[in-house]
Amino acid sequence: MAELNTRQERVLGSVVEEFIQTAELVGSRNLTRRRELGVSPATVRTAMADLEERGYLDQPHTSAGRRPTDRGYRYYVDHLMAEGAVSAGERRRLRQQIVSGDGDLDAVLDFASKALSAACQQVGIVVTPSFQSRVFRHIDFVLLRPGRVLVILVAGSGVVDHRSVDAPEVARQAELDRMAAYLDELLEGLPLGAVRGRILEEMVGEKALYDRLLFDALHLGSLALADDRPLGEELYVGDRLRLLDQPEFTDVAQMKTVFEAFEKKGLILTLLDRAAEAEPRHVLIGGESCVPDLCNCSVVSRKYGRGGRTVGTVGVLGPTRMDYPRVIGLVDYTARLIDEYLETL
Amino acid sequence: MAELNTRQERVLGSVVEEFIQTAELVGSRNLTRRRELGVSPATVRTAMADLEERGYLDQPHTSAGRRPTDRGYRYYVDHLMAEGAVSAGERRRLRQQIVSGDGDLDAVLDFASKALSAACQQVGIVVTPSFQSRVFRHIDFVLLRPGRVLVILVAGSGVVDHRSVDAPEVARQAELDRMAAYLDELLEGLPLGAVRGRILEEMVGEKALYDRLLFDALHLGSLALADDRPLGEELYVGDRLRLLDQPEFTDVAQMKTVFEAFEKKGLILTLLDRAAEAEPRHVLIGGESCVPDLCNCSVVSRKYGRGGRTVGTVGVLGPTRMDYPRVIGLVDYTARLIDEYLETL
DNA sequence: CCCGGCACTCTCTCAGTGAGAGTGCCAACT
DNA sequence: AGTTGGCACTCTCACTGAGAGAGTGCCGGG
Repeated sequence: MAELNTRQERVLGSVVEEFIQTAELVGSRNLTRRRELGVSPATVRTAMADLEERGYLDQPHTSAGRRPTDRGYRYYVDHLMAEGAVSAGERRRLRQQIVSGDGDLDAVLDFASKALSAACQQVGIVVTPSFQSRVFRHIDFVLLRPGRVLVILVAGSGVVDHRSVDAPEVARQAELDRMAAYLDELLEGLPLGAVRGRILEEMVGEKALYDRLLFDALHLGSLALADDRPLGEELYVGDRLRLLDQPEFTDVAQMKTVFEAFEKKGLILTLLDRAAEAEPRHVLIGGESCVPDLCNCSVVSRKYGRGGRTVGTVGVLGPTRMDYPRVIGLVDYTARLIDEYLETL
Repeated sequence: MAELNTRQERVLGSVVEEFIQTAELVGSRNLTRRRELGVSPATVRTAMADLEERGYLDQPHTSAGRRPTDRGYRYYVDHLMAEGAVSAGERRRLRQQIVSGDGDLDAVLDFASKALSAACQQVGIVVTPSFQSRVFRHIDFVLLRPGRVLVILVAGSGVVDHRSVDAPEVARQAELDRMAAYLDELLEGLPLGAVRGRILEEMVGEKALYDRLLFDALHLGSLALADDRPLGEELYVGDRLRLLDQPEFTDVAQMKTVFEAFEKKGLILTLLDRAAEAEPRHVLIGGESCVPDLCNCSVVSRKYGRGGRTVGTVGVLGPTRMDYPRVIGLVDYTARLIDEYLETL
């Protein structure tokens, strides 16, 4: 793909920005009227025709205005867009909403997702921390009834998850307490992803072979972590309803497919994970996600972490026609706020 | 309000049922064609005119068909409706979806809300247990960092909640463990609603005055329960998107107000609580809820419980034009399933 | 290479029309 | 007295055609 010349870039940029703002097809006359392009509509037309031929713009029907294609947005984001500065007032508001309260990580992430929804004014938003990458802190067993044990798992920064498992051989709470104490010591500080391996390793060790209690403890621990369902809340979705303010969602069917995509949390997770793999900050535009239901949506995401290690991803999902500079600025700033918060822990 | 005569009742019942099924205004000609009323359209017309005058039917504009008012639905539900039997297959399906898995109460309630959503084919659904009425089971303190403690609370049937509190005076995990053990013993089996009172009572007792650790434990316990935010998940909302299949929600604005109501969980809670106050099973029709945003919705709810004590409420929320006999049957059966499950604990 | 002008196309809106459904009323019938 | 068929009227809905508005492509002149 050859570069675009200066005029084409200016026209493309103008079309994208105009369309982002008005959500209406952009015509040559209107474009020259509203923006200082220094050329006549006719000239703009030829540029537009070129851009259309090369796949940066399209036209829903002959003699309608133009609108950007995914490729057009991509070019805009990669080459034309001015970094969107987040205003001081906005920063203050975000900071206040996100890190002001007494800070469970849970709460901070939840606030972050909601604050981003509000700040982006109209976009659904998602934040993911990866539980597996957290560090083991504490395990607790509670006997619900004979044979049934509730497992409570506390990870790094105070994130809690629980589930219950069958354990026919266990009958007394006191045993469970000792088991938990043993596991606490064994697993102290391990990343949760590695806990299961450690347990299996220990099970074949000699101590466990001779001590019935230890063996049961390990067995219970491995049961508790056996499930392939990811532990804990992995996804904080902000105010989905903001999406409804967007003109692209006046159509109920359209809206329904997107909301259904939200319902399948796994989908959103993979999307963000995939995005995060590549670079710290990633913009996924329209069909680039290869998810048909979300082909009219874009995702802006950025990793956050602590001491160089990535902990999770914060992002915004909205219609392809979103204000990229602004959203990118807000996502970046939010990620930084979470980074800061993590440092204080 | 005077009674309705037999003919009026038959006409009202037919109009309600026809409208529930088709979602279209019901005219006299169509009604006689589709149902065996044994009278001519003209006769039906006079009956309809009477019913309209007395507030059971209305007409969006002259020379349109009729549709039931809230009052019409109410009369139908109270006097005309045949109890809707739930088919054996449906029972089987519900039972399987709700109580088959390995049963945390959490999971059961979650499944129940989802299964009801699916069975009612189109209606959002809600289930509430009241955490405060549960029984204390176990408390656990985890030191997150000096001065900050994570409190984990386990109630009756394995429901877990957690929050973190400031506790400047505490510096070692071992202390916390002893505190938890003390509280476990003190609070064993108490209803959560009464726990706080018990703690305050104990604080003024003589033992606590002399034992610093006990005093701190009580203080921490009361902090953990001080918040007026209700502990734990109180509301399980099933598949909201089912509502979108209903013709009344093709309008985006309409839909948005209802979804916003869902967002304010407190609203739905009060609605169900209020309903549950009156009778075990309650039907709230349209404007009867006095919530403007939900004036086009009805709620069918039924209490569930254990050993005579009410534990929570299960219900279905949908458009006023819902199939009451069917929904009532399904809600009743689901409540019974939960009752049964509770007995097995 | 740029620009103004021109003919053409496509959508959107609006008014007008006719079909369809429903009503209310009235006079006749049982 | 209650029921019925007939009749005139009303209201919505779907369709149509005209006209405005916006936009395009192309062409010839600067």
